[in-house]
Amino acid sequence: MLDSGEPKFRRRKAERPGEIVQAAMQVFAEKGFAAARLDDIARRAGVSKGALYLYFETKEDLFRAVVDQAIAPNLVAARAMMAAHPGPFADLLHALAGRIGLLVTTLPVGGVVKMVIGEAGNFPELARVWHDDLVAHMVEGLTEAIQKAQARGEVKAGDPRIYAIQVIGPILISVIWDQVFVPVGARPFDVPAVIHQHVGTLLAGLAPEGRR
Amino acid sequence: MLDSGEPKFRRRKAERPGEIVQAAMQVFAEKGFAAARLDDIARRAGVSKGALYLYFETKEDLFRAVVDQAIAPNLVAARAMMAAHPGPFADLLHALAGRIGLLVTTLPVGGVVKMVIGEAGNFPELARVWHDDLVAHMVEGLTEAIQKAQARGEVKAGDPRIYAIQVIGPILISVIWDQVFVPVGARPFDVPAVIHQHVGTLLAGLAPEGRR
Amino acid sequence: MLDSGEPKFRRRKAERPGEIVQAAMQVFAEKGFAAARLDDIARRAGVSKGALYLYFETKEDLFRAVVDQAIAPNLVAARAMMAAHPGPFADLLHALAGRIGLLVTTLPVGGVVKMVIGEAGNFPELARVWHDDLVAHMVEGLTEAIQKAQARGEVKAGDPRIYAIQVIGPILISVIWDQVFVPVGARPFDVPAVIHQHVGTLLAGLAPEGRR
Amino acid sequence: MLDSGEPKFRRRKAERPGEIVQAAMQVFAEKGFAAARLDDIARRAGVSKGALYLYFETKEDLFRAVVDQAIAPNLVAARAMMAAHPGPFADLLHALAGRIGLLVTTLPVGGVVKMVIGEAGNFPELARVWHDDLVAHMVEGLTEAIQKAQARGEVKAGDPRIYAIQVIGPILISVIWDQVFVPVGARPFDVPAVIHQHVGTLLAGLAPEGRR
DNA sequence: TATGAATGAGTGTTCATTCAT
DNA sequence: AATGAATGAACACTCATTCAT
Repeated sequence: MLDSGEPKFRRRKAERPGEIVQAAMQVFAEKGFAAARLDDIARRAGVSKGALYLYFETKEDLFRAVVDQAIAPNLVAARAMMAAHPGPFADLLHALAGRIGLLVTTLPVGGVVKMVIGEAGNFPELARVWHDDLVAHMVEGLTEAIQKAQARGEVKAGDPRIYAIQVIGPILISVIWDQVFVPVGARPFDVPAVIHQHVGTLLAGLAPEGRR
Repeated sequence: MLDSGEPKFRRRKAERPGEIVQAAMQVFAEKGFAAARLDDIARRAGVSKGALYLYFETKEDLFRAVVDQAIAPNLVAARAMMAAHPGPFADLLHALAGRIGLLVTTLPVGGVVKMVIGEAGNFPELARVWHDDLVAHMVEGLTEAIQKAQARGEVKAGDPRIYAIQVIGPILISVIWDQVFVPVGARPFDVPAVIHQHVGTLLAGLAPEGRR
Repeated sequence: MLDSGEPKFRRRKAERPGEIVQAAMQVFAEKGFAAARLDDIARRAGVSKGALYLYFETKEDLFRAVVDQAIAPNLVAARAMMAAHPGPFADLLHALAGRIGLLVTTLPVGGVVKMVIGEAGNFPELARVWHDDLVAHMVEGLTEAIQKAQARGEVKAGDPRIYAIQVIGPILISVIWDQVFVPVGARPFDVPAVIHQHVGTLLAGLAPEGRR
Repeated sequence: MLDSGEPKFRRRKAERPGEIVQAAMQVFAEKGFAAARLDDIARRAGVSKGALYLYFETKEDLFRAVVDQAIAPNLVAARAMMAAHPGPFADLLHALAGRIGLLVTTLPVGGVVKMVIGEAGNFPELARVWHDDLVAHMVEGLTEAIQKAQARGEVKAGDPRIYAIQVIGPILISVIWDQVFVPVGARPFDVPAVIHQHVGTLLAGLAPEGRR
């Protein structure tokens, strides 16, 4: 057979792992770890099933890579958030909210969150990585910022760690909602709108008695 | 062989389905649907694998039974919540918070929530049942209550559905947190405490400008 | 609960085995041994599955009983046929044909034949019983009758055993045809008509040259 | 462990399906569909059980493939037989008999016939395929040939379809006999001899009165 | 005697993983 | 580096058989 006209873009090997992880992220986010098929991942990555094993030892290894990669870009946000923010707490919250809004609308946060929640039981180390490398940083950073704001008299008394989760909770839940219930007909939440209204409400609720 | 006194068979037709669903709930909550082994469920229920099939047609059928059963008791709470609550919104929120707190500390809500989130993609009908029979009721009931409170001037302007999710979000997230991150060493959230502080904050934040 | 009006004809235990064998014959004839379900047999016999084991040790045992019972009534015919028949061969063949025709239209011969053919490989003893107790008798009896007829000059030269199978073949095949192909739309054979025409043809074909 | 020199894998994509169908034909013919074990088939084909699923979707699918393949070569014979045969009927019958004799001694017709008869009840579609694609053609072709012979005055009056089955019956039965009863000690039939004697007898029997 | 809930070995099927090419 | 045919262990599910009632 003569050469078919098909242009053979021989992809540089360097790009392969990333493409595979991308494909795997999609499938894992859709199905969870156990229900994900390596066949699907390979097909979506445009490689053979055997090729996966050139880059990853096992399915679990690939899963780990996905989780790690999903953390990486978020780490930047976490770090940025934790950067000591001197200004008034309201400014921090607005800035933070904007950043999270951007994150959530840009990356497939929903799928990954779903995956982490669903597979935490089967992969404790995974939950650990997520917690230690990402979530704990964000919660602690926020907690500390709230503590400082309390010290400055900008936020009323109360457990700052609980305040932190009050900040994050509705946003995460609306993201999860869109993942879980919208596909079966529920009305979606406009996550940026949720963030906006939530920040407004919270700031009012967190203000000390006399300061409003 | 001496008589061990342990009969090989026990006839418990009436109790068996419940026991099996209980065991299945635990395993599904821990592992998710795909990773759950019928062997595990059977062992935990104290029956043989074959016995499962006397009561449930397939693994999926058993899964559905678990989800349905997990909804049932919550439905009462949902209905009760939606019962038109005339009094001031603050009272409703406190009552509701108490009820949810009770629920969360009594039943294995966390595991089930984890399961629903993790398997929504693979079992859309399941997500639908949860949404239609439970979640929608609660969110809508709460939304309407908030609307009425707004009409009465007790809650400031804003999207009442978003307010509703602001109410629920932190509570759910703290429950999920305890499921996902506590097993790997994270500090747990005291859910009742979260609820208490959250209600206080929210009520302050939701109050109209002049009314505080 | 009061006594329901249902008349409880407590069947005498003596009748049970027969009823079970009847039911089993139907199911085995339909499905073959391996594909037959004891559940089906029990249901069709109107007893519980456990009850089968009061009368038969195993499924195979029950199968054997079916085969034996299917042989029993046929044995009479076989014996009768073999009774030395003095008269002209044509008379024997007509008498025999009539008897076979009666048999075939009265008993579920088709199903049983199907069963024996289909399960011969899995149950050699079965094939043996059928052969030794029934088929061999009939074939040999017929063969001998033909030999005698040859000696009397009524049947031309040739292997009498082959002549025997020439007699039986078309009849059996038409019975099998009705079992196998009629259910999927084939035009049935009128077995008595087949027998009648076949006997006529054969007698003509078997006659020695000069005697026609 | 020393190197045994036997490679664990053999890549034989092209040959495999045929080898598997061959092995499956043997096992199905021996055991019937339900009693056949995929393990046996795989072992006999020299592959792993999983490999079967590279080529066939289910056990049933494999069964169908076996039946189809068993039809294929016979179809040629069927077609050939139906080719309008002008000459005297005796010639047709002799030619046909020779062809069938060849068929029967070359291919495992017996096993397949046994299988089709035994599983017809469980696989109606299968019986249909056999009937529509093979058996009906042969019976009809033969029936028509007999009709023409009757029109030419070579065959006496009578139902030609019954004559057709009279032709086929003894041959088939002797083949089945060799499958079913010979393994348990019965004296086999020499199928070609059966065919030869049968054709002779039949031609004599079918001849019109005056023509002999 | 009779039941039918319960068992557990066995079967078809799937899929992560390996390896000859 | 890449393929994909092949493997084999594991799992859902079935069903003949047992046994407490």
